[in-house]
Amino acid sequence: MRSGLPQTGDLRRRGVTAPAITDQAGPSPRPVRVRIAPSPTGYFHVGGARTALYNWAFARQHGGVFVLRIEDTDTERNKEEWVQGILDALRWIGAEWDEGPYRQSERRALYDESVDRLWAAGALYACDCTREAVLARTKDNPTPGYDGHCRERGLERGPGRALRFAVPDDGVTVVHDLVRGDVEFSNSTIEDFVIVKSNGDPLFVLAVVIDDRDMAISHVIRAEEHLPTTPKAVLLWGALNETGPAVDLPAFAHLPVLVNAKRQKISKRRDRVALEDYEADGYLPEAMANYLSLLGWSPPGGEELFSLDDLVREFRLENVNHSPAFFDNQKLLHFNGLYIRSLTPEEFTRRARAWAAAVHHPLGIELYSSPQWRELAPLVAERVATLADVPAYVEFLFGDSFEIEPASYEKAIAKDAEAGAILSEMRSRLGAVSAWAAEVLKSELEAIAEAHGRKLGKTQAPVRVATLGRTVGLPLFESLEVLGRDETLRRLDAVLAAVS
RNA sequence: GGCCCCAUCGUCUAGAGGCCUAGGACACGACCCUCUCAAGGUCGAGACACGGGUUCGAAUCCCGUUGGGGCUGCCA
Repeated sequence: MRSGLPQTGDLRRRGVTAPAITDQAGPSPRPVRVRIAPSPTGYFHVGGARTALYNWAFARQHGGVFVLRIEDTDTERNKEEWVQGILDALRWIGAEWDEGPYRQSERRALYDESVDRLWAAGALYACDCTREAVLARTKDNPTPGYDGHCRERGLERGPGRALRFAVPDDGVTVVHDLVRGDVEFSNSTIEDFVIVKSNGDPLFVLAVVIDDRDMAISHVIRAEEHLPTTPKAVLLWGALNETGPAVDLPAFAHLPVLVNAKRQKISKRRDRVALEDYEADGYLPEAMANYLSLLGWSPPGGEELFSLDDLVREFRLENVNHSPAFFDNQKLLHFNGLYIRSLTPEEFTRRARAWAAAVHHPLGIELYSSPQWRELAPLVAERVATLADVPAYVEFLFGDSFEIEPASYEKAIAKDAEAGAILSEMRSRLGAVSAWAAEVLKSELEAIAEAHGRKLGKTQAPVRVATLGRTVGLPLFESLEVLGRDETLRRLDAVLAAVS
């Protein structure tokens, strides 16, 4: 067994200096405050989890604060159950927040107040264009998007009228990105975007900017899909600074997105990527966190297995990759197996038990406190990739539910001309054996194998299938030792009766 | 279409102009170990998208092409 797998904290260093975050964040050092801002419109997925992990690690590394903010401005699509799912997922993966959860739906007054200020300063204008009308006007336009139709119409604010931000006609807005460097956007390519819906509700762009200002967010670390809307936020931020208290713009860091096998951005409805599904499928949160952290970043020492403590110590935004990463379940599975094997027998038992209880497996959780389990646990851990695999390995211990897999029976007993003889000899030898111990059982079968001129591997197959039910599984003799003499003989007899 | 981002083995990545005959991990193949299956060990196959520059020297810097992705909503 690999020693101390998840505990190893001794990643090889490569002369990494302390992160100079103040250089990028602005002229004066400011307390690190990061946030994750999920919207409760579906399951919390692995991409969100990785973003959370990086934010969390960054905050920890700098002695900062990790804020959780629920972006529920879209009242049509939000569901309360999703909020709970987000909280559970963050706790499970180990990225626990320090502040919040705040909800944008409870901060409406703040947005309204800022909108009033922007309106009074002339930064906004009212617009009553329908989407259809805009589309009709701009369909031949080389730069589609809103055409500024209402900009000079001098419409008053009111029901049925959205509020748009008047983007400067020329100039360039640059986004300083810690991962990608400076990204420039010509203002002429940015449309006059809506910040308040015609029903008066604030939109995401507005709420995000106001909240980030209000919460003194120092670093915005989020998925790359947000990069194209960032110049809008920067522009809005500037206007807010002019009409009210000046707040430093946060530093931005846009992480590469996670993609599926078709290299499309992972989506909640298209891909099965909900964090809670992985939990239910028997993945360990520490394995998941480790694997996820490796998607888009790697530690300087190159060691792939590391703990969250290591992540906190080694993580650097500057070392985050630029290109999308495919979520490879095969590798996750491998990591999960490694982590399972690194668990102490007690801890493995605790996890396996909790998992079995959580899914209401028919085996019943009392198995996990039995002496039989204690014997077999290390042998099981060596063979499983997820905790969900555990029950199948110990099913044979349950007399009630014991049954022989047809395919295994066919292969190892029905098609083996000597199977009947081997089983019968084994039955009589085991009936007479003095001590019921794995070593003894093994030597009995070895004697039979020799008599038949067969290899032990081939000779054990019929016995295995008759007593354990399948051609594959835990080591035979250890299993029989735990099964006990009575039950072993009973099963041999049952098969013998059927063969003759 | 427009804007933006990206480009090293099948996949995740190392690579900061000479340390590269391009390293590691997953997956794959072979072998060893072995009572099955695993686990573990050894070995192997496998990549710098293409074309131009810059340079004594380019996976690394610049430009272009191609390809992929994201955004383009009164969603987030």
